Amino acid sequence: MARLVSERSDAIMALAEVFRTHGFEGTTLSVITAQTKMGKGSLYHFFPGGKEEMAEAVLEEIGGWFENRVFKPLREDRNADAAIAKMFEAVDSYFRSGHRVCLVGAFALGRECERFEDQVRGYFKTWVADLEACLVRAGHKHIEARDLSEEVVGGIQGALVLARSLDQPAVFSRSLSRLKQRLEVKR
Amino acid sequence: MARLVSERSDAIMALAEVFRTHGFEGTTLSVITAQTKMGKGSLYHFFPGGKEEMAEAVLEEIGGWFENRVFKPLREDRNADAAIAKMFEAVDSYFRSGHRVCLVGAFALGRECERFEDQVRGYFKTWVADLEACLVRAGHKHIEARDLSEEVVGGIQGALVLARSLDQPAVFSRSLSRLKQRLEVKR
DNA sequence: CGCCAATTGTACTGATCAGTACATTGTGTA
DNA sequence: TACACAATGTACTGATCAGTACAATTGGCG
Repeated sequence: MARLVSERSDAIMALAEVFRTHGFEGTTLSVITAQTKMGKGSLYHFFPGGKEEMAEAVLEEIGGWFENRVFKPLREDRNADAAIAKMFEAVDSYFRSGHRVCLVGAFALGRECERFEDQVRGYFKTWVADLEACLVRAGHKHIEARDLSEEVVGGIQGALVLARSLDQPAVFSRSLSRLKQRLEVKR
Repeated sequence: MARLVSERSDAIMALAEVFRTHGFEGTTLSVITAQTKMGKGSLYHFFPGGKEEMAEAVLEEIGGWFENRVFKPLREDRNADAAIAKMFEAVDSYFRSGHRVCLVGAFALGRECERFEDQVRGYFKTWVADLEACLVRAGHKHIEARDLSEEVVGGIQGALVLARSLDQPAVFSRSLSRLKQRLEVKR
């Protein structure tokens, strides 16, 4: 049944929003059923492993999205500048210009960082490495490229923290353009 | 009794470590009693308001530490450069060169941001504002100072996320020196 | 229609949660 | 020593937790 796949992936999108809002520990089964309108029956049918499997599926979904929209372009695009521009666009749209928070970043700060170590570490490791390689292709020196990629990936995460805490999404947008500019200027 | 105050403040230090490790939702009473060696009797004696009051006390303690060691110097030190140097030193020592995470930042990304809105927002708002004012005193233009202060405070938070997720404290140290240098160069 | 498997609602389970009550212990002071 | 009160351990409470079992329902296909 094709329907199964599509409904499960719908569920993952809804679950992602719940986890983003409540964190892993804060996401109780009753919160999930309330917010996704899915009963326990459906949830455990699609995710027999329970909450843990749900979170894993969500992280996988997020990883896949970034792989397609950010990491792969950074690795494969002929035009490095275009790939970087694409990255900033994708990031801005994914985080809704600062209205949305990064689940992987939130997991990184908590105990979830151990439970989902591979996925959390993989996400950031890939991002930094692919951006670094792209910057090298764009003409940066290696050490400079490493520093810049850490600065940008970290800068994005920090901007999300700041924008959320101050309730000023504009802080995120400003940071993003600053980081963008930084990659252009430094060369 | 003077002893009361001192024991309560000891408890706050221990609690801070627990909340940093497990997050707010993940910090159950049983985790607290296990990690702090304090029984429920003591905990509810010092914090009749329960977990919420404990977290508030911890946030207050953190806020006080940063007020004394970071914010006040930024506001009051005659020598702006010295105040900024002091800030970086304090930050590096507080976050144990990237081995420790920022509880306020973690709260900012989760639902705790609403529950402890005042303390979380106050922390970041004060930090950015005081750093900005200090940068103006150091000779920066106003808009430039605002951008730089957001960049630095956000950059620190992002560096913590990155360092933690990659399990590479060195990432934090590198970021810190980069940010430090940035405040010197730009002028 | 009628069958079968996918899907879902619901009523359970035992464990654990935050918080309370209260008796017991420790300690400074008179 | 004796008293008063701070500090603490322990045994409860009802609520909620994740997860299970299973019967009822659905929807596609012959």
